[in-house]
Amino acid sequence: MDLSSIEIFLAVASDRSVTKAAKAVGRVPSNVTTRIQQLEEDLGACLFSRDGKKMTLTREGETFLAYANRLMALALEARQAVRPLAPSGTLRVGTMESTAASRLPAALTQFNQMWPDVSLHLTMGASRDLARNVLADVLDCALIARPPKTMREEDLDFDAELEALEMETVFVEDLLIVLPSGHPAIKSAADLRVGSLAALEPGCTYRRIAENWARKTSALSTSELGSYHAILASVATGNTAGVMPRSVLDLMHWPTAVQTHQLGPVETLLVYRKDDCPSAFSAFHEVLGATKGRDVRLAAN
Amino acid sequence: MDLSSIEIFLAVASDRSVTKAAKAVGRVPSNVTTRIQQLEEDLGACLFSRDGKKMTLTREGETFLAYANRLMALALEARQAVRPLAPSGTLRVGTMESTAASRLPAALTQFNQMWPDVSLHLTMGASRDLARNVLADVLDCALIARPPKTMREEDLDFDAELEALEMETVFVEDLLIVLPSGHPAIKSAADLRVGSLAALEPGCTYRRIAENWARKTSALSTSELGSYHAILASVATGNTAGVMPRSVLDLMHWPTAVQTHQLGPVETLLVYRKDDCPSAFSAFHEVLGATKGRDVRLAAN
DNA sequence: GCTTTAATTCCGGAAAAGAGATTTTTCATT
DNA sequence: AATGAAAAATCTCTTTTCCGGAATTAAAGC
Repeated sequence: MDLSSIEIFLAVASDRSVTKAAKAVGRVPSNVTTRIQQLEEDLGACLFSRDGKKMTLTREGETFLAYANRLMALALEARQAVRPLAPSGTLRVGTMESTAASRLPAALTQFNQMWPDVSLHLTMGASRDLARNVLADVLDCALIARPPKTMREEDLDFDAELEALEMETVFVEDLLIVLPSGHPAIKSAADLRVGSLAALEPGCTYRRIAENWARKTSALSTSELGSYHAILASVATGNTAGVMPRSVLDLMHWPTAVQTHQLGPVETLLVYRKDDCPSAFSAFHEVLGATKGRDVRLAAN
Repeated sequence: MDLSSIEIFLAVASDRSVTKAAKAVGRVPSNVTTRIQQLEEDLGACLFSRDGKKMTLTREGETFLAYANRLMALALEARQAVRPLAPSGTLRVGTMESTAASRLPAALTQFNQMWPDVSLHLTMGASRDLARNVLADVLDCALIARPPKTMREEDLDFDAELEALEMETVFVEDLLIVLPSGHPAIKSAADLRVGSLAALEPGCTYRRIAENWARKTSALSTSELGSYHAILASVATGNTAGVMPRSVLDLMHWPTAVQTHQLGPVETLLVYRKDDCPSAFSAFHEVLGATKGRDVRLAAN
């Protein structure tokens, strides 16, 4: 039983999918399958029940999940406790709205508890702007969405900027189109019966992915809103379709089960300059890595 | 950072020696050195200070030790929590006096907390008798001393009995001759200025090792005593030399620093029948493995 | 029923772990 | 000091394990 197995287990448990989990932990699905099987054999218990293509935790899996979280937290604490030079000073972190809402709360709480001497400056923004600010040393690091390959080829500037930075996948989001209640299911943008798309600012990668998807088959306008709450409210009026990751939608326990359409997985990257790596950043990096895949689920409980 | 590294770390920390630790965890010294170095590199901190041939924990090493113990305990608990069939019934465990005194308390406490439904029958005895009782199904398992190779060759019966059992090294004891205060240092039994050796019953492996050592150069009688406390008391009178492992001596915070002579390392084996493996035994086995190398030190704190 | 998607199985290459031999350092003894 | 024994570190070689890709199987959606 090593901690990487537990990381993999947590990813599968939270995504209920080996494919997604594999992306989240930067491995290949077959490897995830194998490691889970090894873990189950080692423990002598069945952690997941494979009904169909869903991976649901068994009774034992649920109890192990609690321990897995505690083990990861304890290992993280141990790691931080022996850190030779205690981080201090200021750390300037850029993040997308969505990540700040769904993924960061737990990590930030833990980080703040552990290193109260670091003053953490959080800046929200669109992925493009954030990446530029990291390059320009306005930010120390940022959490941004990686555009899919086809979009990167259309926007070589952004791609070049990313290449100049160190990057690492930390989350994988399911990007959704959220439809008004009562709207029929859709296969493509042509089936949309709304007047516009509701999204954040123009530099937002999610917005651009959605616009790319929409313009193939229809000519929708985009209405720009300031927050995901505003987007959902706008969807509720019945005449717009919202764009947001599933993790954000999950947070906003919306009264009725909403109709959604998947645009596919989008990776969230942690980017930082190749040269500099202050102590506070290493600590943040570590906390982020250890808490990933735990936040949304914990909040849901 | 995987749990096997932590197990190795705990062994080195408690033995303050990579050679001893290597034996305790069933590995080769070069491997232990490497794993410790890897762990230090991974944590980015120096865990041990190598002053000469001693491995002493650094400040960071001490703090990591606390976490290492908690991690092992938590991992053990996780393992037990998902055990499909909760152990119950009776488990008959045989043990040497010395092991019962120095190594078992922590393991038994933990086991009892975890599985209050198992009634644990503890039998003390000499290694030979214990091994026979396991073979005869009077005991489910036993902790016994493995005689050194030369002695095994003189006692083929015992050796054959051991071969018929499953066995596993769980501890490594430093076997000592304890001398009365004021006795000069000795190189061999010829230098002894006492009338007799104080030891336990004839079937005791430690006693036989000491007698073997003594008879090479001198003709000492053995006085048989019922407990290690009695042996130490007898040594205190000035006319006997006691035989006991260092871990036992450490427990009995003896007023004055006593003079000792090393007879060398002796492995403690957990033996059990090859065929049968009841649930309660697996649980005991697991607890024993996870708590090893932690007890004496914890008691000393 | 066919297509798509996801999980698993199988296999070859790569990386890491373990064991033994060798070297270096240290401690004890002369 | 010089010598010898013992222990840790280093090095090299072998073995094992791990990882990624291709093929396979099974389930869900149309």
